[in-house]
Amino acid sequence: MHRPPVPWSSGQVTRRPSQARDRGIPDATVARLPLYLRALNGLAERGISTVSSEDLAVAAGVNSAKLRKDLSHLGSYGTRGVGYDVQYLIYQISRELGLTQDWAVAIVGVGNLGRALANYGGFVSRGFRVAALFDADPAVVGERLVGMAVEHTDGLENVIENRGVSIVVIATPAAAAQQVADRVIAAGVTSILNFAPVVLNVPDGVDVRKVDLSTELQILAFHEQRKADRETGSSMMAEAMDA
Amino acid sequence: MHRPPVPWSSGQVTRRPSQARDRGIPDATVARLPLYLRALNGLAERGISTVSSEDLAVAAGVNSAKLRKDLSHLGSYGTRGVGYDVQYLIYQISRELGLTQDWAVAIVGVGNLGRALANYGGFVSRGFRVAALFDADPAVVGERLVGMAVEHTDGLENVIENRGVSIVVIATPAAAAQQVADRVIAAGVTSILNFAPVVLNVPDGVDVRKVDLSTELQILAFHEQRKADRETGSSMMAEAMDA
DNA sequence: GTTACTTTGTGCGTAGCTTCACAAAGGTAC
DNA sequence: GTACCTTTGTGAAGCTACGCACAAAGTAAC
Repeated sequence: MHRPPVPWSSGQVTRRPSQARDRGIPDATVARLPLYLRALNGLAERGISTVSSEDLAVAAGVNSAKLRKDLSHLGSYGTRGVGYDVQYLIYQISRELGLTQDWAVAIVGVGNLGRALANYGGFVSRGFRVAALFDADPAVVGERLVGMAVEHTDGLENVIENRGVSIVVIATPAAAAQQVADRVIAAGVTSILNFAPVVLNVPDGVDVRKVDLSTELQILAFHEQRKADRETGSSMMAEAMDA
Repeated sequence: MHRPPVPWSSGQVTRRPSQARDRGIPDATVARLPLYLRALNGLAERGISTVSSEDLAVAAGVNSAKLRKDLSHLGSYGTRGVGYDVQYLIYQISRELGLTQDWAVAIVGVGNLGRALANYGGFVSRGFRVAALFDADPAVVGERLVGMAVEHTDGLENVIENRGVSIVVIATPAAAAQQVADRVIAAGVTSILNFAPVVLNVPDGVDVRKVDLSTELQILAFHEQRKADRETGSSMMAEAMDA
């Protein structure tokens, strides 16, 4: 079953509705830019220097008209009759996404998930740098991970300020997530990636994106059930027609 | 900054566009049902037996009109002047999502992320059961995790069939993901939750949802950059007006 | 039974996203 | 320079989703 990417499904951003979009680039487009960037990097690795919207769209798994409209929001970077220069487009999308500068990321909660995140290579690859690891458990504090000692959450505010952390990843148990969010926001952080299964309450001006495993599974279960229902339904109809 | 949940951001589902929706329930609604379910469970734990759309909407972080419209797609389960019965609504949403039956889930790839997923309690809580763990690395095969031995991916097809696995979680490196997807689909699986940073190519009838850490970070970086730009812009304007 | 109050369910206007289809623009060959 | 080919960028139409605002429907009090 193929469906167009659905922007608000699992990774969600909340925003004051009045403030419609960012620099005129629709949210739906922004959400797809990372996808294009990854596809372009794949092409670049294979030594391809130019790509048509059609080919890039296939690589990214989207409709080519949508791709062209998305890219047109960044500017007119294609050449008619030819396509897009891969390297140039990589640069333009990176710049638009803010990946030409380094973002210091802190991970709060070094359980199984926090460890996985810290070790995730592609995550630190370009544009992002793990600048701090925090945990509330004294047994974990001091442990070294990706060349960095886990620090106690007591020092959260200080470290965030001193190391210029601008994005915080919350990988704590659900019960601790809101408190962590409150503290990092008070320390000046305005971008949070939340893995804890809770709805975070944050003031205007703070972006929260949520990644939620059980939500994803439940959505899959819904569709799976529907497929099963449909089959049962069809066979019942077949039987009815037999009778 | 608050914005309405954006369906296609990170957790994405692809579907054949022609087949518009499932049983008349819009995708956007389906994506929010797990959210409502979690909020309702929280209320139930606190002993609350009845809730108004307004209160539930606050708990779930959505607009109350949207909540009512979402619930109206399931049926007329509220009582005017009173609200919704918490337990009854939990049951109805669970049923709609297919959580009244148990789904056997297999996790492929027992690296850091796979371990985190296997250990994630809420994940297995209701409706889902980890039925198998696979890895291609002989050093990992045989290791016990959540009371279950990691098996070699050689046995993928057999195990999936024998244990009735219907949902597969792919937590392998990017390079292996497509191959794993091909094999489990050939074995009859039609629901995949993909954590590998690649666009999976799947036939019609197969649902893929994607969770992508770097995509989420990049979207946050975009907004973070915009906030920074805006501040610079304002101060520049202030200076210009001073001059 | 009647009145007043509360809360659901939904019609409707609006906004945003997607897709089609094509004109405009650049490249190539001669 | 001209004719032809390819591919972009976008106007316009259709579709989906959101949120207001209100009628319908239930409760509660007397």
